[in-house]
Amino acid sequence: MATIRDVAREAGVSIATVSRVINHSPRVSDEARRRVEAAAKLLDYWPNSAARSLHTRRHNLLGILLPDLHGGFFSEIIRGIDEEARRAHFQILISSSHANSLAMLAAVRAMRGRIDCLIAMAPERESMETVTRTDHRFPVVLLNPFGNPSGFNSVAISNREGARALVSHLIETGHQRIAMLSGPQTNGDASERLEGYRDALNLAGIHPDPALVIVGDFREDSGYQLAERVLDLDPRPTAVFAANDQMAIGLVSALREAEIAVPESIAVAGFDDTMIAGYISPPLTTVRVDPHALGRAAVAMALKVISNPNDLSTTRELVPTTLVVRRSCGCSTNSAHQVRVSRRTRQPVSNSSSEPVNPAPGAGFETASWEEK
Amino acid sequence: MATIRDVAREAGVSIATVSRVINHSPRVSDEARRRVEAAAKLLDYWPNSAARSLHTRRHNLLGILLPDLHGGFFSEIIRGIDEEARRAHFQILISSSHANSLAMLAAVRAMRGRIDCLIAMAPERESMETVTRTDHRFPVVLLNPFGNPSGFNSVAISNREGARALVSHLIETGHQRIAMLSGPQTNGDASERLEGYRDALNLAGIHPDPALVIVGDFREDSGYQLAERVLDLDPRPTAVFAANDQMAIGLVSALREAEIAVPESIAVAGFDDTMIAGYISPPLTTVRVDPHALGRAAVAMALKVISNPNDLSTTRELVPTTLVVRRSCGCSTNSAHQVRVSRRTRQPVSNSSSEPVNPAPGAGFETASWEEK
DNA sequence: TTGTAAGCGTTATCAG
DNA sequence: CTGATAACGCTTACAA
Repeated sequence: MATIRDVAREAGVSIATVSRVINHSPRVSDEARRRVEAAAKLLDYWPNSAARSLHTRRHNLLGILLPDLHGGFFSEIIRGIDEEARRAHFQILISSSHANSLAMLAAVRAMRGRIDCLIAMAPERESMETVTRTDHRFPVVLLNPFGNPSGFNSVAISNREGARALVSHLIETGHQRIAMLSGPQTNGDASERLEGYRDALNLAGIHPDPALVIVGDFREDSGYQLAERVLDLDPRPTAVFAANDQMAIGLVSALREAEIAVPESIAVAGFDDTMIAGYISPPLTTVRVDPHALGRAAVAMALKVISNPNDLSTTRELVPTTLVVRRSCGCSTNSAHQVRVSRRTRQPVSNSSSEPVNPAPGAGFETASWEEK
Repeated sequence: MATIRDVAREAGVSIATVSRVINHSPRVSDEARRRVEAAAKLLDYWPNSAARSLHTRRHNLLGILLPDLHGGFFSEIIRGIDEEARRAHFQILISSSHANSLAMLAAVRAMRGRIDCLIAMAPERESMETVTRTDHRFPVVLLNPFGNPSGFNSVAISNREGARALVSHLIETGHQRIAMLSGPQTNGDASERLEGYRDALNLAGIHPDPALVIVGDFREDSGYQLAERVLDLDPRPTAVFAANDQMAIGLVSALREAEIAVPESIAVAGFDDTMIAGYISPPLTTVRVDPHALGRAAVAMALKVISNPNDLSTTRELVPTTLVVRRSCGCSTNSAHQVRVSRRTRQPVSNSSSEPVNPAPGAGFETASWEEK
């Protein structure tokens, strides 16, 4: 456990000189540099990051706050984050699956003094409000946040555009009566996908029938259970758009058990293009989201924010989605695997100073403010 | 950005008292405690973790070193790690996908002064040697290491036992001539699974025929390509054990294209029980490894090491595997979904002080010792 | 029970 | 180009 003092003594120089060598300062004689390097090797000296960060206030560390770590989606986000971070010699500090916003806040607190920027995924309204409170401790980039929060940098999936493209495809291939298996409306992705569904219908001059929207909970079992309600619709829809692949898969298996042919009797489509989507039978038409790109984009934005600390403008970036046509929608153009790609957009949003981030007076006082345990 | 001094001033006490309140010292008057708490809330004070760890040398942070973040396996390991870590109020610092051992070493260096223990996955021989060098900077727990390194705490998959159980099952259901699609022999999992395969044959009195072992690279395409070599074997094997599910899946699709019925003409089994294994057709018989449990076990061990800093003995723990029988092996007992579970074992191994960890003299000198960029 | 002061291991500002 | 030395924000003897 050699420290900088040990190295200085060994090299016969002052600690300042050792520090300069370590930090590649040009103001060091070759002779001194040589001796410091030799001493550092001899003692196998590793600088102490905590001491260094304490003084420089730089950490080369990105804090990542996720609701959960489950499933391929999250693992791909993390991989994207890690990949992009490493290119800039940053490491990542992950904290996930917090039972409530107090636990979440405690996790963020523990990051104080260690991270340069926080990347927070807050798909629900409640978690958004929690993240809001962390403001001003370090910069924040939101990952796929609930709603369209102004005053924050964010990176999100183009849910609405993806859903619109998918449903438009269904309409173009002849479907008029299209049901939607929606996700929970407290979830941002779910509500945006529902909007996209409505957009497509409106664009085609079809009046969205509220009876055709059935609310599920994003899980496979939910899709399975709700098949009954889909079949009870009168007249029966010719296609169902599930807000994610898991529900679509549950729906397909329920339909198979009921001996209703997919796609001949009812076409089915999902969203996400999970690993399994291409393996089930029939292979699922869906919208590919690229969680890896999402992670990378978030880090790219975080790095930009870090390097421009006095630029207070905020940006919202949308990561494009891709329509993936497979057999479950029953269209004839199966050769065209990827039909449409939504454009990558980048739009400036309002400056954070123009609007109070947390309007509730004294909101920061509701929980102990420095408490850790 | 209030510091402890601001809180002290606001509360009209010394910084020592503030520190005592924060750290729940009992030696504080109720009155002082009250005022400090009020001041902390008012100023929204968050302690600086770097400053704190610099002094206490505790960080509540686990360093995680992984070769890759790809796939469900790694994501489940991380989830297990995160879950168990959070129970103890630890966060995790992840670094993965290092192109070479220099990059790996740099990543570990950056953790100096920030983590309490390193959990390192080093499935290849080269990465093991790198990890070896980090010793004495902080305690290390190896995750599924190559070989059976003495002098290190480790948690591993019971590959050999799992493979043995699977192949024994194949033998019990009538197969005598069983080929193996092995993984790369530089990989610890691959070689252990091969050992298990040999064990089962020997136990049944079948002499292992080297010609029946075909070496692949763990990827799906490899299984697909090597189908040809399997079919060229004379006499043709009645069953093939692939060292992981991906190769098994590739093999199955090649066999389907060659119109060879699975399991009727050739039975196939894999290893890992990945997500897809149950979804392909026929559903794949395989060995379930529980990466989530692996992650949790590693953290549990790390926490134990941290809390007993002067206990230098080391432990090797094996996380059990489960035989999962599905249709692809063609046995009749499909009702018995999970047939056999290997026992969880825990064995003491030699003490680290008895054997030099890094025998190469001056090995630490081959790379710059404190260099970061 | 409280305060003073000495570090923890760095970086960075000065003089020299 | 180099060396003292004062921070950085906190914890913890030691004294009071």
